[in-house]
Amino acid sequence: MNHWLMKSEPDVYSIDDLERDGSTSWEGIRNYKARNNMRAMKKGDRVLFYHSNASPPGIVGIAEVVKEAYPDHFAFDPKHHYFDEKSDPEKPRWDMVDIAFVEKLPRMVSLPEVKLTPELGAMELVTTARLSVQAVKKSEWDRIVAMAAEPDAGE
DNA sequence: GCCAACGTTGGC
DNA sequence: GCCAACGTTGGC
Repeated sequence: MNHWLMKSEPDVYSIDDLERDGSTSWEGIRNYKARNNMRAMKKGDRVLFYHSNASPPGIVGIAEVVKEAYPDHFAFDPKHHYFDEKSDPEKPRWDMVDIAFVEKLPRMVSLPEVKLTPELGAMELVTTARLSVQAVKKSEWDRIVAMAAEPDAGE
């Protein structure tokens, strides 16, 4: 099983929205690296749910891949926000996956806290700007989950 | 194929 | 709201 991290702006779609909905499709990814990561996802893979553009931003929950990559049909609809004329229904350029709610973490592991943790310094969350779907190492995953089970060291 | 212009992400 | 980072587009 592989591990991932997906960013979402809580004003647009939060972990609470996912909990309410149970599962959702992850459309609108328009970055090749992020798309390729989604294409590598397997059913059952686990996903850290990250709130971006929040104060503070951070990891708030866990989701699970329930449907592997399939064409992002929103790219075909000229009236849709996610329309991309370069994505041909015969040869789709963009894919999406479906994820399901697993749990909320006992507390948020904030980005500042991640940055202060040496073992997490190599995460793309820290090293790579503007990548909304990224791979997470098992050791990083375990560390983050363990941190969420304990009080914030910074408080 | 280079690179300037432009658009978006996302931290702060 | 600002702006750095950086991916994409398009002129040449």
